[in-house]
Amino acid sequence: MAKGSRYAEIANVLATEIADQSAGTQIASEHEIAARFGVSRAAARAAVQELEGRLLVRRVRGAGTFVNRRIDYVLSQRKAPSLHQTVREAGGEPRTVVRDVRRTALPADVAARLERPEGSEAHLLVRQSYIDGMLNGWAQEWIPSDLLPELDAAVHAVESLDSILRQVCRVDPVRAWCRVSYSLPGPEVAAGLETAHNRPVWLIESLSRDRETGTALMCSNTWSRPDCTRLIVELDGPWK
Amino acid sequence: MAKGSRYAEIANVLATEIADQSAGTQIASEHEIAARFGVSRAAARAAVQELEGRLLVRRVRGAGTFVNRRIDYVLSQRKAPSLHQTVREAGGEPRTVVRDVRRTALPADVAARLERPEGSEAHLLVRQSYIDGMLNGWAQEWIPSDLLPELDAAVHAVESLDSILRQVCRVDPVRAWCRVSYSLPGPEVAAGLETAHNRPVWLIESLSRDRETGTALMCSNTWSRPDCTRLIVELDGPWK
DNA sequence: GAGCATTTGTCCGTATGTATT
DNA sequence: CAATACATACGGACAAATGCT
Repeated sequence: MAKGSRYAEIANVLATEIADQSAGTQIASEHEIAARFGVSRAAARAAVQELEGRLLVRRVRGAGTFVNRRIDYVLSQRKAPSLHQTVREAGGEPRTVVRDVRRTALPADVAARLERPEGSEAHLLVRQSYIDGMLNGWAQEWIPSDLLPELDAAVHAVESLDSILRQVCRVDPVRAWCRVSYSLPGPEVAAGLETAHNRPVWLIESLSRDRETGTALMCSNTWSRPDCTRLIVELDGPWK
Repeated sequence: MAKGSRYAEIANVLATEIADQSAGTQIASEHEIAARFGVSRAAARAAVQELEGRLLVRRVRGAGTFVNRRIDYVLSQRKAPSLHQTVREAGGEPRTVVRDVRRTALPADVAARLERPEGSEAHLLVRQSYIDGMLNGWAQEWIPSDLLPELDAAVHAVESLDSILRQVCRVDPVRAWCRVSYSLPGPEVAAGLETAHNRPVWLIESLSRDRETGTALMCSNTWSRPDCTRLIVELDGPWK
C-alpha cells in the first residue's frame, strides 16, 4: 500500500487517528507533522493533501486543517427526502440562504423540461445551502411566471419553493424526473460553491409536476460539493 | 480565475490546448512545461496535477502525460444499455477479462439482495473491464449455485453472465434494482482498479430478477474509475 | 483599527528513486 | 544499458488568509 512512499505512510497514520475524532476537530499543522515524523514540510504537506483527496479533511488557509465528515444523501423513488431533513437526521444543522430572486427568460434546456416556449418568462431563485456552517450547495430554481405572477419577499423565509407552490398556487408538486451527474462546474457555479480548485461536483437536475394534472411546475439545478455529501442513487425496476 | 497562482494559470492554458487534442495524445513533459513558462519544475508539476484532478489527463510514470477522455454512461430505467454497447457507440473499444471464477459463500448483504440464506453457496465471477486498453472497471458477479450447478470455462468467452443465464438456465433476467454511489474502494478493489492513490470510485450495485417469476437471479458490484466514465443517473417519476 | 503570530498556499532550486521506452 | 519522464523528497523563502491581542 505505502511502498517506498513516506508521505503515503504518514497519511495512513493520520487517517486512522482522524477516524476517532469528531468532525470539525483541528488536526496538527504541517510544521508539527513534519517535526513529528522527521520529514520536510513538503512531505508533511503531501500527506495532508492526500487526506484532502480522500475527503477526510478540509483545509483553510491561515486557520488550519479540520476533520471532515460527509453525510449520506440517498435519492430514490421510494422516498425523496429533502436535504434539510436528511442533514437533520444525520445530526447536522442545515441552513439555506437566498442569494438572488429575479425574473429571467428560461434557458433552452430548462424551458424544454418545463414544457414552456424557450425564452418565456420565469422566476429564478438562487440559493446556497450550508451544513454546519460550511457551504455545501448552490441551486437555481425556476417557476414559470404564468403559474405565479408575483414572488414576494416571503421567499427568503421559506425552505423551498415547494411550500410557495402549495400555498399560493394551490398545486401538489411531486418530483417527476431527476438526473444526477458528476462533473466540472462552470465559472458561475464554481464561484457560488467557492471551489477554488476546479474540482468535480454533483449536479442534480430535477423537475416537479402537479400530482393531479401533470403540469410541469418547477425545475431546479442543484450543484453540491462532494466533500459535504455522499450522494447515493437508488433505481428500482422494472427496467424497460 | 487564476488570480495570483502561476500554476493555475498554466493549467488553464494547457487545458484549452488539450481541448483540441485527441485522446491518448502525449502532452509536454514537466521539464518542457517548466522551460516554456519559465517556472520551476515543481510549479509545472502542480499545473499538470491540477489537470489530472480535472480528469483531463492521465499520468504514467516513466512514460509521460496523456490526454484523457471520459465517455458518458447513462443509467436510467427507460433503457439500461450495457457498458460494452455504450463504449462502442462512443467510438471506444471495450474489452473484458475474467480474473477469477470460484464458488464462495454469499456475503450477508449480497445474500439479502438475492433472497438466499446468508452463507449459501454461489458462483463468483471477478472481471476487469478495459476501454481502449485502459483499465476502467472491476466487477464481482454472483449467481446462486442452486440456479446453476456448474459453471464451465465458457464464461471466459462471454460478455456477461446474462447470456449464460438465458441459455443455460432458460430464464429472462431483467435489472430489478440498482444503487450508485461514489466512495473510496477497499484494498482489494483498489488493487483491482490499479488506483495507486486512494481516490473515490463509482460503485454500481445491481440485482437482476427473472421477468416471469420475479426470482432473484444475479447480483453484481461494479467499481469503475471516474477518469474513464462519466456516470449519469436518471430517475423517472412518479415519486412515492 | 492596527499589529502580530500562526497556518496554509505558492514557488524556487536541487537531488534521488523508479518505471517506461 | 542508457535516456526519458514521472514520483518523492529536502530546505528555504515569501504571500495570503485567519485569529487573536
